[in-house]
Amino acid sequence: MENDYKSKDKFSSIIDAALKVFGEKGYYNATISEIARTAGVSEATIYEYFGSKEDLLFAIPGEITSQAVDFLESMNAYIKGAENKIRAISYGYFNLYRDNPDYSSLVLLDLKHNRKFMEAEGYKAVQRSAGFMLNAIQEGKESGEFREDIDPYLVRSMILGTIEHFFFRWHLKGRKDEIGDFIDPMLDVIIGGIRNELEPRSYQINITLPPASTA
Amino acid sequence: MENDYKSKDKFSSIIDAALKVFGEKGYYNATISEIARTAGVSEATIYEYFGSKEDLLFAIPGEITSQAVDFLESMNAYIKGAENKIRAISYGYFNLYRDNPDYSSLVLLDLKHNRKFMEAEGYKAVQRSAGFMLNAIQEGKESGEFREDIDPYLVRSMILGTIEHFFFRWHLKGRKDEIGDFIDPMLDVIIGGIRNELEPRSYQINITLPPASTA
Amino acid sequence: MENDYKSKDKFSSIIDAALKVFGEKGYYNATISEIARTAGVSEATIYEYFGSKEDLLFAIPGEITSQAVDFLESMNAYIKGAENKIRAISYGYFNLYRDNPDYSSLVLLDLKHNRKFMEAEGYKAVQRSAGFMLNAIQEGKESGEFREDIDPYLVRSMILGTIEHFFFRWHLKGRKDEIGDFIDPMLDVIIGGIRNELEPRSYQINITLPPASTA
Amino acid sequence: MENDYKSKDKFSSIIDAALKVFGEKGYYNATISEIARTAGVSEATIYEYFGSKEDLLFAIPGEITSQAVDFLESMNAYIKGAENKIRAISYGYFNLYRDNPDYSSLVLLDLKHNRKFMEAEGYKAVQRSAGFMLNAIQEGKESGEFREDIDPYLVRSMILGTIEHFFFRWHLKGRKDEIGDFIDPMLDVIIGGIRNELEPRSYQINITLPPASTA
DNA sequence: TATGAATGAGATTTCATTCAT
DNA sequence: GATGAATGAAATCTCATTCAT
Repeated sequence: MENDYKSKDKFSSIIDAALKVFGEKGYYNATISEIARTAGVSEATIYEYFGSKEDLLFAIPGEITSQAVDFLESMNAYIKGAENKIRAISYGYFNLYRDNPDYSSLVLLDLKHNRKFMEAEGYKAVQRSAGFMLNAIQEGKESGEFREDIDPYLVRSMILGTIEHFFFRWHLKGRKDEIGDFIDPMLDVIIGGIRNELEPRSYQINITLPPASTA
Repeated sequence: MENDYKSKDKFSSIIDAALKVFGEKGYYNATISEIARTAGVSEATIYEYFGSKEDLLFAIPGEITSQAVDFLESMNAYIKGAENKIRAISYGYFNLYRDNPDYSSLVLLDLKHNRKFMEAEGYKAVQRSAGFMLNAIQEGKESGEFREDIDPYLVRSMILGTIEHFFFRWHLKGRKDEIGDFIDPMLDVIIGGIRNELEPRSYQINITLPPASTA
Repeated sequence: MENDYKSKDKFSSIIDAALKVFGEKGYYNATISEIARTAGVSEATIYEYFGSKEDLLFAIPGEITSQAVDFLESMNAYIKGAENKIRAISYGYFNLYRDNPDYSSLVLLDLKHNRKFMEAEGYKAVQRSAGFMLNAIQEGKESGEFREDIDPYLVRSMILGTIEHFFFRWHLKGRKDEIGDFIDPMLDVIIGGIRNELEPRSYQINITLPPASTA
Repeated sequence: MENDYKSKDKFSSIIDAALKVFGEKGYYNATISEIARTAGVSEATIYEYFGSKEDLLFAIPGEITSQAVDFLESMNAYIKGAENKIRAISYGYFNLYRDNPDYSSLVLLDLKHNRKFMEAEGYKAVQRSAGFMLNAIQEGKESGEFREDIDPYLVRSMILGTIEHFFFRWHLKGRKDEIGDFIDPMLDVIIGGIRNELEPRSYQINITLPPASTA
């Protein structure tokens, strides 16, 4: 039990240190040596736990992403309506990226560019979360909330692309300012652009007729 | 003059080679040695023209981007209407990225992640093009095409983020398939979401009133 | 007693595993880790029994060689004639090397090149067996089977050198084919080259003289 | 021309240094660092000339062996008689090994154990020289100098095995004493063992009959 | 201007070995 | 006695960069 704890601890220390160092310097400018120093272990110990520098990189998102995705999944059941689900998932990404800046830096600046990552285990969690988003959009089409002619993949790409773009800039500018909440206005635009207007529209028109003129 | 020409030639060879090699392998996995081989010059010659590997990287987008942006600018004057301008600029990006895959790989996968690039000369062209987009959106607000309450920065980020997202995936998947034209549907959604519906709509409704009853 | 037995067992497992791994990969390419895995013990346990990797290497031939040499010694008493003894000892080497390929690989490719091995315990058995060979040759000189002028050290070196050379090649070629029996033809040549031809020949000639003529 | 000289010089320095260091410490205990120091170049320079430590190892015998084999070949034409050729080639090996102890250490203790070396370029020279020996033995069979029933491969293995055995021991014992000339006595034994005795023998028998006794 | 040649400075990775439990 | 866990110490190899010619 103690051993288990200790192991967990060291494993986690390394992951945490790697997240920090990779997040700050980027994969290529980070060194195992610095990660080891940050984790308080020897370089050799890192290789006891991870086969290579790349393995270590790929091992990071597994836990964090999985946790976040699990949460999203559990939440998903309680939310009614495609639009609400999309908002929830979007905020899931937003909060995850904002509250774990090293993580988002890592994912956006290093992992996403790595072809091999797409074959790695940790990528599955990313895919799962992307799947939720797709399902929500699809659900909206089926329920009639969204127009029939929209492409769910396009919409998802727009949402994710926008989120990534904002965090991208945030990281490049040194994460100095708090990142503003762009999620709601973004979704207002996108959902406004895909909402099925036929029915609702009739309800929203108020016409005040001018008094009939009498001759 | 001959020297100038010759120099220009060598300079261009290096830039071209660097674009190709960086684009294919990424900045960190590219070597000066391979660039030199590709350019048909010696490694030392590269250092005659560029101070460092990073300088070489930053020097690449300058020409290509500038050219593209110049074209956009010249075109801009002939296009009427914010929406049309946005479409034109978006297609400018799209075509540039699609027709120059090494360039887009470089920009999206390497340059965009480099803080120092934001201080480099080549970044200015990128900024100029982004400025056009912003102006067009702003113009749409002023003309009443777009709603008053929308944030032009948000809209621009959505457009650019979506474009980048698509090309991102294209590169990661090995540029195998042709990249589909997502620009029109994307703008349909976004512009649909920001269009000022008040005025136009009133023109499209035809109401036939029942004859007024007289009492 | 149980402990002793258990210990003996573990000791042997390690020796066996080391013989296998060293024999297959060579000393330098073998790792303690693989030996431990093969032996079914932990790496640390190996260090309970042997002080270092080199100690382990040197410990291996002791038992095998000793056994083989004991057998040779016991047999030696029953064989009459230098030539027969030489043949018997040569076949002893041949069978030992052929039937224990990992052992012969180890001895020929690793141990024989190690200066320190000459100071190690296991080397003594090797020396003992080489001593038998020398004695047999010497015996042949003394008995008049072999010429007076031959150098027993030379002859021994020729026999051992040839045997080693053949097994060497066998190992380098991957032990694919069965190793042919070169011992008899080799000894035919060598013994043919050192046999004392003077006396024996006179015994073997039968001359039938013509009847003596009387004057 | 100067460049050529300089290059040749550096290339040779490295080969020489590698020969020395590998010869003294063995391949695995030698370090690139020490070879670089010995050669008076940087470690990186070694990698400019040779792709890897193993490449460097394999590059060594090429020159030395080739030279020696060329000499043997040119000499071969002038020597008459199989026996003389065998003696000449054997002395070729002997002198080469004795006069270049680092080289013979390298060949006998490192290269000969390396399976990959058998596929390397430098191995060809070794094979060529072994071919000469085989041819000479074959020639002796055809000319009737040697018996019909002997196996040339066996004889070659005996000669080479003996030579290697002697040098082996010499190296293991620290090359302290001069290595004695064992070639002539060795060949006396071997050639004595394979020489075609039929004709000559009849000439050598002298029988002195005792005076006939009269009864 | 152009470059062949050289290298400084590190980075990743491996493994024999140790030691607390 | 047995071992899981940790690491010190190196070793090979890479590459951007420099400089004499």
